Amino acid sequence: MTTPDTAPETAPRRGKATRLREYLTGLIDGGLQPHDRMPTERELAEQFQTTRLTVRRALDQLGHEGRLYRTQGAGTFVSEPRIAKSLELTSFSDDMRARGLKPGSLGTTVECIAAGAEVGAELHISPRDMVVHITRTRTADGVAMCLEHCYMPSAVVPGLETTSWDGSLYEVLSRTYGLTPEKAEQSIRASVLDAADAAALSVPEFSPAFRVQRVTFDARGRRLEYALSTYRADRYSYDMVIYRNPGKS
Amino acid sequence: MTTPDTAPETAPRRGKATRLREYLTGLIDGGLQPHDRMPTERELAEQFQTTRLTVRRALDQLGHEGRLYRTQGAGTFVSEPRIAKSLELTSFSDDMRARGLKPGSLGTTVECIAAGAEVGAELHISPRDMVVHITRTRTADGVAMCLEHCYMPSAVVPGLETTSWDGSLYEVLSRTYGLTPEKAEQSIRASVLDAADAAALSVPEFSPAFRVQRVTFDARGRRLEYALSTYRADRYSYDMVIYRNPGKS
DNA sequence: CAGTGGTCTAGACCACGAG
DNA sequence: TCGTGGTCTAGACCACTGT
Repeated sequence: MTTPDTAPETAPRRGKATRLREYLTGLIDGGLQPHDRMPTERELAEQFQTTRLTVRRALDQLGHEGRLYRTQGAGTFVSEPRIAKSLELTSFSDDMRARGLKPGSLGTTVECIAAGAEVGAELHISPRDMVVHITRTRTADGVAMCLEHCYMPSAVVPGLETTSWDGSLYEVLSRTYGLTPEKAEQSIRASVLDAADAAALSVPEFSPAFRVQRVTFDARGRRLEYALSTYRADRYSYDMVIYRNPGKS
Repeated sequence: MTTPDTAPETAPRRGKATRLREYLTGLIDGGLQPHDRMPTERELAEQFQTTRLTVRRALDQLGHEGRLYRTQGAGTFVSEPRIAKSLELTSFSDDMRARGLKPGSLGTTVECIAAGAEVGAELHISPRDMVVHITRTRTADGVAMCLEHCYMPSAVVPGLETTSWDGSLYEVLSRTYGLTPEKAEQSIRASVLDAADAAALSVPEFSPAFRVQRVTFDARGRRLEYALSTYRADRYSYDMVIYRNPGKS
């Protein structure tokens, strides 16, 4: 009699806060205009048979994503959709789909090599340990957008080099290996393209570009991936919402 | 007997969560090593005569800043300090000081002009409304790092164009006008420098650069500032910690 | 002034990790 | 099994906004 209820819980989702957030995103996406008032916290708590604390957790998350803002004494309001969301960890595929573009890959190569000094240091493994090295040209609606080098410890993804997959690498990680990227440390630099990279991206030599270096971790802090990506800057920008740190020190 | 204690509360700060966070940052900065275990939530709650919920709010913030991480069933641990913190809203001055550099400005100009189409649209005012336009070359240890154009509605900062100030514009906003930037929407693009900008930054023409466009808001959602900044890319990178969005849609 | 969000209390049960 | 963090309940009072 731990979870009797009336029905077999069509989908025994995580928590009430999650369901509440999904309901609220539905409200925002469906019909509500920017600066419209959302229901009050107390109303939502009553409607969903829960407490204000739980409602606040859902609203906090949406606030962090920039979907709504709150003003003490006045209420909770829908944000302008000018900048969709704050910077978050997504796959290239999801990122492109979110922008309404069809993601793809060209010229994928997969090899198993020794990590070497740089990759080994970033992945916290020995330079002699083996890694799977994947290179791809990522495309959006068939247009080359990004050149990607990705390194993953062979010990973490055994046999990946002999697996065939289409689309998102993250989906393979999740389905085949039960690995879920949760966090990444990322460094973005501005640069210009050399002749080879420019040709691969079909833009003139010396065009501006983003160089993105990223180490991806799972929930337990294991290093899953070290990735170096080069984005053509004429088609890419980083849009984000940032907040003042309350610990102003 | 509401706050008896022993001393007159040197500074009657905001909330317990804030004091707790300050205590915890002290713990982390003072002696604790990466991956060391922090006290448990229940211990902290008892030590500080508060509840787990309050402790969790403090820990949540530090988690978001990448200072610590938590593993269910195991405990709370100090993060590796590899990347100091997530992207946050700071002034150029604070940013440079955090990197151990001495911030400064060169060739500051201040004028009062009509907003015009672009600036008016970004600040949500009429193109005919007046704005204060400030241009500066920002320096770190005397080296030019960034060219900055900043526009603020005259109605928000009356008389700013006749005020003399040194150092941080944000400090003037806070002290003279009681305005505190709380949030910003920021777009970062990669570009190359034209001859004039390159000369101002003492780098070769066509050097890579970041173009940063930013609208700053206060806690009540008022638009305070529209800023366009150009950073030399050889001296600047954006380092951040990003997380997977729990609402994976 | 009434109503809003901001903070906090004092418990409870669950899910997960490690011994 | 035990202790950890993750989630939730059912209240309370405060700070601020708008009327």
